[in-house]
Amino acid sequence: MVADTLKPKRLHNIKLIVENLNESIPQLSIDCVIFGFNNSELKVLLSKFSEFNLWALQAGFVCQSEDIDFAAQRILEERTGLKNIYLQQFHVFGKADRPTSEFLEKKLYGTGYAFEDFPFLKQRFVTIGYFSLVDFQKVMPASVLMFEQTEWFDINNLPTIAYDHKEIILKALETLRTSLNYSLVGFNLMPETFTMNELQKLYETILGENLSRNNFQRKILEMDILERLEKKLSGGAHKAPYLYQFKK
Amino acid sequence: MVADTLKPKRLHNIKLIVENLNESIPQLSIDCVIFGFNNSELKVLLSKFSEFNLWALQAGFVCQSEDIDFAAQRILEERTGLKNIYLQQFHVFGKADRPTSEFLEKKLYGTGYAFEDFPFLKQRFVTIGYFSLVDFQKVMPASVLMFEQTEWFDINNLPTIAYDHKEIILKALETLRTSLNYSLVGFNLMPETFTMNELQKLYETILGENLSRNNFQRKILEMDILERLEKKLSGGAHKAPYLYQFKK
DNA sequence: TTTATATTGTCTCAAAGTAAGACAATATTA
DNA sequence: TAATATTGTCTTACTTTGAGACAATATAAA
Repeated sequence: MVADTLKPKRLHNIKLIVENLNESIPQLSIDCVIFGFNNSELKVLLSKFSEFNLWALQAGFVCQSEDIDFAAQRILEERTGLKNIYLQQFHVFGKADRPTSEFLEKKLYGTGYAFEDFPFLKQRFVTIGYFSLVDFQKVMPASVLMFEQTEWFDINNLPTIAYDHKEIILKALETLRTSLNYSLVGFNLMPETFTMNELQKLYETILGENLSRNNFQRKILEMDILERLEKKLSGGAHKAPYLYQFKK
Repeated sequence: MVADTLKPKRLHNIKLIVENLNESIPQLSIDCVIFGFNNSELKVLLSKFSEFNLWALQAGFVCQSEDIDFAAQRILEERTGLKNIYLQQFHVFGKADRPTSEFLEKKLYGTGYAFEDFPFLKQRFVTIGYFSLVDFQKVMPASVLMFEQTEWFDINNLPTIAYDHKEIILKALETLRTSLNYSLVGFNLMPETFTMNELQKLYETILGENLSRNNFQRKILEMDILERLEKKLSGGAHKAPYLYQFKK
């Protein structure tokens, strides 16, 4: 099997990775945990390696002349198509025995490149974890680079996860929980308009506990971050709830 | 001027740095903000470069086969002589225009090494910020590596700071403030025994505000983290206060 | 058309927690 | 022996939180 028997796209993708690595800071990567909220479920955006049934976070490298925060923004834009997404650094993962990029070895077979040409791929990477809050409805998962599939997964029902990415997801969730900022989380994860009940479900999902309806409403309204809209949403066999939006 | 006209210690130190860098992850460093508390002041442990009137954080690199957390512990032990210190990763600083290690260029002059031999020193480093809480009384600042002086400085009265280390110190302080854990901070920063007033002053210094005496006492005692000792401290022209220690 | 049902908006009241003042106790100094 | 500064603790008012109650109402069922 030689290079030109491969799907052109696959070869192109691998070239991109390798070139990208060559101009990047060695042994340093960025992993993004992208959160979305839909159907009362907190979701994470994962991608599947073509030949393996393993799902991984959206990842990338830091170019030599690039701020790390900018690198994270760039990676997110590549994966979601969205600009100016809320993004927050939350932890660095740097155990000496972190899994290496050996899966790339298989990917390189028959491309004209050899794994040995890129000894840095065998080395341990230190990775900076970022998490991001996006409006689920605005993200159209796209196939990028060497991934064949990109999908949203319920945080409580994850597939088999590659590397140590499960640990990274759990740490991101823990950070989201313990440093919960009502305004920030709601503003970024909810659609433009929503009912009080939908908002409550978001916080219940993140916190992992039930909140009482009346007290939640009182507390969130006292914060003075919401605007009540005149139009109401009907559809259920009950009094129609008001729609709200975050103040701008 | 040739190598053997230099102070042997200085040459030895530079060799250590260079060897250390050669077996480390390139372009990645660790900076430790070491906090202590004494005389009602929150202090930071800084070191001065021999030829410059610039003070810097305790810094080091990550060896290829070393966990990043372990590297931070090792650096702390080298600087304070203390083991098992409380240590917490708080932020990664990775702007593309971070100041480089050009000061080392001057240090290398006449040692037999040339700056050009170590091109990675000219590159931008991404640094992982850790902060640490230590018992001021147990730390004996020592001269290590290329530093001539290591000293404690009041956080409100810092000297001229090297690189972007001022920004790193401020971010560490902000993290300490916003994620204040009463038990952790007190246990690590206070001496073995202390009065309620001394403890209150610690939290007032960190929070940057005055707290009311009676309510602070009630709140901290309700946490059930302190043990009141029978022996009292006298010395002032007033009722002698109880001594306390943290429960183990 | 009428009745039932589920959910919403809002009120109330008790319980828990917090802020601020008051005052007696006491180790030293004058 | 009296004055002073600070401590230990109590009290009272105020704020926040927890939990239940009930009328209002959009649809579904009868």
